[in-house]
Amino acid sequence: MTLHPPKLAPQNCGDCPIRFRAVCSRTEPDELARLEDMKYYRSFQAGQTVIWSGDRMDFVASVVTGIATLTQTMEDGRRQMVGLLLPSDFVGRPGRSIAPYDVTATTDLVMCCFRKKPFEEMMAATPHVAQRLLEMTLDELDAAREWMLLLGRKTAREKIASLLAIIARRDAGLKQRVGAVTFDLPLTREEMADYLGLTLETVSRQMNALKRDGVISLHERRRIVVPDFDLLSDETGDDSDGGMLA
Amino acid sequence: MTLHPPKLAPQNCGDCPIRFRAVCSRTEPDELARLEDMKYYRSFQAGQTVIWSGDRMDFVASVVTGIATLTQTMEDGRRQMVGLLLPSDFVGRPGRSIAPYDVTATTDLVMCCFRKKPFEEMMAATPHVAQRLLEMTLDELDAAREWMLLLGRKTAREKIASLLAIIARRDAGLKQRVGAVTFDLPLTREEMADYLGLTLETVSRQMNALKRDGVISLHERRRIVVPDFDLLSDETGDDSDGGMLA
DNA sequence: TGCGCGCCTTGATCAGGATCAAACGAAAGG
DNA sequence: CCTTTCGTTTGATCCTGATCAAGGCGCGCA
Repeated sequence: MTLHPPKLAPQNCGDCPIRFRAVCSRTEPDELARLEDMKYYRSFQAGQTVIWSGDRMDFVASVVTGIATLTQTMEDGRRQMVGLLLPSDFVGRPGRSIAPYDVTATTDLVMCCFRKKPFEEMMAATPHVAQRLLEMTLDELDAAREWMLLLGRKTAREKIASLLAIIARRDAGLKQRVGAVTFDLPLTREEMADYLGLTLETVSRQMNALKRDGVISLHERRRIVVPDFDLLSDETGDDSDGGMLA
Repeated sequence: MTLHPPKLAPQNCGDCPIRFRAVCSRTEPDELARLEDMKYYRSFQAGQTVIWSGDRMDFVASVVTGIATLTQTMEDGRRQMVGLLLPSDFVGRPGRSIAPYDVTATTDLVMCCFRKKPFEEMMAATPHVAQRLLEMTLDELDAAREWMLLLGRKTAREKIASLLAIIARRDAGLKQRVGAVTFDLPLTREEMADYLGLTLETVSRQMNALKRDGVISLHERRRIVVPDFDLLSDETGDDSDGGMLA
């Protein structure tokens, strides 16, 4: 693997891409200034490990760009991904110093870091960071519970369809064009398998089955076309109405 | 089923059994007084549904005594339990009015409730409730992720052993007597199955397999004896050191 | 005493996904 | 250009846990 010099991404918070979704999004100007003062960036290449489970972790961070994963590994090597970190997602837990999961960059990754101690002091002193963090943590808890249903009760085909639907919905994002959607899959078959509690062979077979059945098409490697999003949704096993949460 | 009149459990916070673990545990005397003023108790019998998924939910609550479950159900009836609520655990989410899961009492249950609106105002005004809630939510997120590993990667036998170990550890509680532990199983085979992503038949078979192998013994219905806790731990598939989190 | 009903156990069979094994295509590197 | 490597596909077979089907046990109740 060729080693580029890690590209730093220094910038001021004013034009940060995650300014309005991350843990800092509720801050007043003076609070933001204080965070801006203590922040520093770290970059990782695709494939690099950010933190090993069990390691001391003296910082917390937000994902600025790129994708990272949280995985747990059993002694005999069985692996389960327990979280997918997208831009604006938060890593680390105030009040804990040992990382409970491996954090790995699956694409090139830039993180906005804060040393834990000053960050905790800031949380204690001003409410807006803690409020936003609570909100984000509750969202993550909902996502984790949705994933428990997937892992415990869905078939392999439903699992794949659910994952594709989630990525498609996020990636297609605001261009809410119903009907056709195109996106790039940021995960290898093995990573998908680790996320879905399957083997990579089963992932491959079910992907091709969905392709055969016209639910998706994949000509270029990794680029996925969903001709009809509703068709994909029907395969997820979820409520048709998408389970609106107010 | 004979219908007792629901037994209320009014009491003052001073001698509440969950005073030092629940969402109120960090409050100053004046904050506690305010909570005390707005709290009310609700009781449910074993088997009763507390809230249906999709229902409007205009309160939040702490479990005072008893056990409740959070479950998700798919249209075709497949069910997955996504949380087990023990005394001091919190139900409901500030800022959301629709329940995303079914909440069911598995034993007789007493909950300490707050109407959502005043509770939210209190959270905005004083930091201690929100701080504690964040801490509890982060713990729940960790538990949910540990459960994802169980659901995605563990064998049926490991799943059963893990569940028994968790209940034993909590139920044996502070009497940290290493070696033999005895406790009552608060769940039916079907509820265990819903929690573990198995069928009730598989749960039954694996329980009896563990019994045959001397890991547990169960003479009286529901009462479980673990002669050697380490033996049970070995069956969970987890790290032997119990994965200490600082 | 007998009946009905939850809850649990046990047996027979099935099937979805895991496992083992081989090979392919594309990109990287010498 | 050839080789290696990584991600992926595909095939053959196996096995764990699901499914289908009875039957047992304890208990409340008429």
